[in-house]
Amino acid sequence: MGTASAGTGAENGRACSRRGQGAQLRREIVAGVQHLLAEWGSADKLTMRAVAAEVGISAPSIYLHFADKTELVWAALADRYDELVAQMTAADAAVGGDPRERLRAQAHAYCLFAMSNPGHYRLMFEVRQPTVEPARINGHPARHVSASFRTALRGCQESGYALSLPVEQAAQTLWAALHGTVALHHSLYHDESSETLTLHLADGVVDSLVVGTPGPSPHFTSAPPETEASRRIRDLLSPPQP
Amino acid sequence: MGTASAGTGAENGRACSRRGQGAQLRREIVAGVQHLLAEWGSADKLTMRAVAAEVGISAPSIYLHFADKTELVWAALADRYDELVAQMTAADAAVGGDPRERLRAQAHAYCLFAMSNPGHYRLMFEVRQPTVEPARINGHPARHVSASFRTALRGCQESGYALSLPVEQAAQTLWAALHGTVALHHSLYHDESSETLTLHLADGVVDSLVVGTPGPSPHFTSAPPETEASRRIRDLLSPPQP
DNA sequence: TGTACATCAGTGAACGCGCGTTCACTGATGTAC
DNA sequence: TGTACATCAGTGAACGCGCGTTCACTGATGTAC
Repeated sequence: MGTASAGTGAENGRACSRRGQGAQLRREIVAGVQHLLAEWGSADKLTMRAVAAEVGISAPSIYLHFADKTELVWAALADRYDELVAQMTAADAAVGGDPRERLRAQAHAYCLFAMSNPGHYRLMFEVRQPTVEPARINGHPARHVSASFRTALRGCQESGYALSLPVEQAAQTLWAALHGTVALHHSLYHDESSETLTLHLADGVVDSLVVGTPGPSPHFTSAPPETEASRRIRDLLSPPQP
Repeated sequence: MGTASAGTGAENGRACSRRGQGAQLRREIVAGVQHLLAEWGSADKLTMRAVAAEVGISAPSIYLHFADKTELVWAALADRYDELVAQMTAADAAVGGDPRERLRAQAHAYCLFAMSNPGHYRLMFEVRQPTVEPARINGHPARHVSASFRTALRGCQESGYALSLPVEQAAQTLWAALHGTVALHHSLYHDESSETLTLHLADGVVDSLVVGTPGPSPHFTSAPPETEASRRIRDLLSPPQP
């Protein structure tokens, strides 16, 4: 640390906010993260300095509102889960009528969200161990997504469609398959046509799970054993608790 | 750079190899990468210094054998694709008989490879744009994997099983779904039981694609339009050229 | 109504770390004469 | 058989960079008396 010449207050960047208005900048910082993720489609270059530059403040200012980078990212992600579920619900309602078509609409909405927001999606679902603590996995908001699929699958059953798997397994398989489909899309350079191809694959998943006539009995009928890790997975895949 | 006190030859590390034996160290370096990937299950901490420490040499020595880090990683990955296909083929042969059971064995082998070698698997299939140049995507060895699935699916057809999707689409869906299943496994802490759950999900994918009786016609029958990006995806998914 | 003072909301500089890579060097090995 | 020399296969030190985060600081705002 030098002898003098320290900070000069809000000399270059934004002017200091009014007394109780610190929360305003907090919102702007979160919006900055959203914007960078949307623009870059990746979290690779999402640094504290980049966020600060995007918002037009200095990097240390972020720490006035967030304890560390993890907390900042989590704040930016939190409402995206709700947004995804909202888009799926809206797509379902917009189609109406035939429940298989509604499930298909939900699957499309899921894929479209993932393809339109690759940066967000990867952070939301490609959970790496060091990033997400167990506490956050336990009540992971992704549960609402699988709950939406499960409900739609039940709707298909009630309308006379047959599922090629038991509904629980079908919901898990559907989600995993869509995740894989989308991951394939993310791994390659992409344009409109690869989006079409991805939706085509998603259709295939739906078509192979929901059939017009009762299918043959599935290979496994017994549930796998319940342990700590399977409970964690189930926690991610099962409906949110009341 | 200082005035003197430069290197002291092979003072601490290994002794210099004999005149024509430099290639021996090259092999040891690649083996070191393999070992670190296997031990850590991740490429996050795979640094040049870590590799050097693993092999017992200094970091600059790696550059005598590899131009840069990308080339080193690629050298370590190259033969793993063959290994994966070999394990799938072996599993298929070991089961024999019923072609759906053989396809299931291949799917299990795929998942087991991914779960046993998470570090390798992620580098092999979670292709990030900056890592893999187009030249390497074009002849991507992953094609052999999807080729193996496609052949097995054809075998099911020829034995009287019905596919719930056209064979091309079924192969792509199968791979994408297994990839998603495995990604789910990788995203969480895992133990033996989550391995069981993953294989259970893989069974579900196979069961919903290969049915005992002819299923209903799929939703889409026309192929999606062919463009640059879809060609790239197809290149990754289609059988290797003769 | 004025003034000392606490607090809030920001700042530039820098720390300490790890990374891929480059540099000038060393010492053993083999070869030409 | 001896010796000068080119080459091979390694080394420690350091460069330059970017990162998350900490530090001492500034200046405006509001408040107590």
